[in-house]
Amino acid sequence: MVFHDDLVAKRQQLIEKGIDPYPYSFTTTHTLTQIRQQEQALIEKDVAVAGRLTALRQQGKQVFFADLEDFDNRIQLYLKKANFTDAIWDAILLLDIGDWVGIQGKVFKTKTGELTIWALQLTVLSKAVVRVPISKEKGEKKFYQVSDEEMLYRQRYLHWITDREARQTMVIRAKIISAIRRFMENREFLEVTTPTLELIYGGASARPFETQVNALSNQKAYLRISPELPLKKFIVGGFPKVFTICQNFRNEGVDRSHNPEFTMMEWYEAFTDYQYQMKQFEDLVSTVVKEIKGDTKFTYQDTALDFTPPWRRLTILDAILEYGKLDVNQLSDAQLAAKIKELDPEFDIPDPFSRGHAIDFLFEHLVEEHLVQPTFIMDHPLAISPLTKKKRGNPELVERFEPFVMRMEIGNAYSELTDPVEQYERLKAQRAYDAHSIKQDGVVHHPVDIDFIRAIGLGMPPTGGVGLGIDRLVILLTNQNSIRDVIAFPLLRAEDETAK
RNA sequence: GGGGGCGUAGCUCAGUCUGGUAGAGCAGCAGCCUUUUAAGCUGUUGGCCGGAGGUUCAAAUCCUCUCGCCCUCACCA
Repeated sequence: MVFHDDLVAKRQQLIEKGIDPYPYSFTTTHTLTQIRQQEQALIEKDVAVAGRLTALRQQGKQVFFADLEDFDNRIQLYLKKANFTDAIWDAILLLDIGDWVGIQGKVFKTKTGELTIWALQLTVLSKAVVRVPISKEKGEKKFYQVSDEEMLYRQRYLHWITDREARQTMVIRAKIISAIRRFMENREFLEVTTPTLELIYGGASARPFETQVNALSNQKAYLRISPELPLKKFIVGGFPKVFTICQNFRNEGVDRSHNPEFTMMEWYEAFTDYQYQMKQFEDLVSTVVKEIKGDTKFTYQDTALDFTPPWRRLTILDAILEYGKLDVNQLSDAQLAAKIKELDPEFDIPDPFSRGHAIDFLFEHLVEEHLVQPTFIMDHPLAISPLTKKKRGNPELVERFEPFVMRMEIGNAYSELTDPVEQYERLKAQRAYDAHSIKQDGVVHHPVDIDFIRAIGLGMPPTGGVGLGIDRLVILLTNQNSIRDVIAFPLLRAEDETAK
């Protein structure tokens, strides 16, 4: 059992002494941060505070010093037997690190100058029956801090209890999302909700999670891999500026920058193209960075990043030329295939050969690792971008950009394809290319969504559409290593309880 | 899926190379200490050493399999 016998026994003893270890409410007058901020005014004043005990230092039979921690601060308590009834003092003797208590008392300073609350009343707010592994700390140094990463991910609540910084990561995450909303609302975008459960998935190239709807004769359904197609239906329906912040689900690899479920923001704006949106993207992100960091420059893990607009703009072909020293336009299909084999002998080159996919391959292998500062990679090959308008003046490319920071793709955007006839052909072409992957894993990656084709058939105005990976932005702004650090409850393999 | 690392008490770790039957600090428990703050001092309870099998007189330690986590490569066109 996960409970600790001695703690369960203490809970029972509290109950037997007439003390409710799990009461209904407690009224506080201040947070601990407020007490520190208003220190001068509060000395010798009565306050009521609540928090979790993080240290207990008994001093003889009559006195305890304790540390109390609330959401973002910690303060010392002074507990003296003479101030309490025997029943409460008995309860105090049954307290452990990790228990929640409410304190009414006076603010004072000890002779060593430590701001302290002299407790005159103590209310047990919650008796923990699982031992809480709170670390000790001296200044910045921490001792015995939980370091088992598996435990910190599986039991995130434990991570938050034991590490104020882990709590702060969630606060910053919330502030980022809030700043994004504010920016979009200031520009008169309408926040809309799109379905998580869909009968046809689309808008990205990814394998979906499958489920079924019992009430609809076990109709097969999928979890959204992207909100793109429903958002475009909003545009068709006459909403000129829409955005959504939602979970996407992709049944693919899990690693430091991929969780099966992740948070995406997408927006669509009628009458604009990708050039307009590139500017809007750097405006949005630099505004958010400035709001969170106080500046458009900050350091991520020893790397100084500068988000000040304008960001570098580089076409995908120029990027391959610059970092890979390859001029794709001067190379034949055979030469490209040879180059791919050279970079990855295992790679299964599709037949028929696709220059578009070859360019994508070369970009990933030669360029991505160099994209540290915020950079827009633009003008991708048509073959890998079925939802995008052809580039004006070059029908083999499309009007698309992907912003990169710290080698991570943090977004994706297009001049959206609005010609319904061409859209239908392009989706069918993509599906034909998928025959290649169907052979490999038996999954049809891209069913053609006829409803979507019909929607844009009703007339879709020119539209710029943009996606932004929220989790990856949070990784950068919270200086974390992994997407697991910024997703509250990342997906892990089921624990085998019988093995424990 | 490949390669590497890790898994020992509630927590942090030692012990593994060179098998000899499990240790420390903190927490807990019993005391001492009426302003301490990683409080201190004395004593003390905790562990089927992730799981299963094997080798051996003897396995935390060596071997095989297996579960989980981390890193990395691949996959994710």
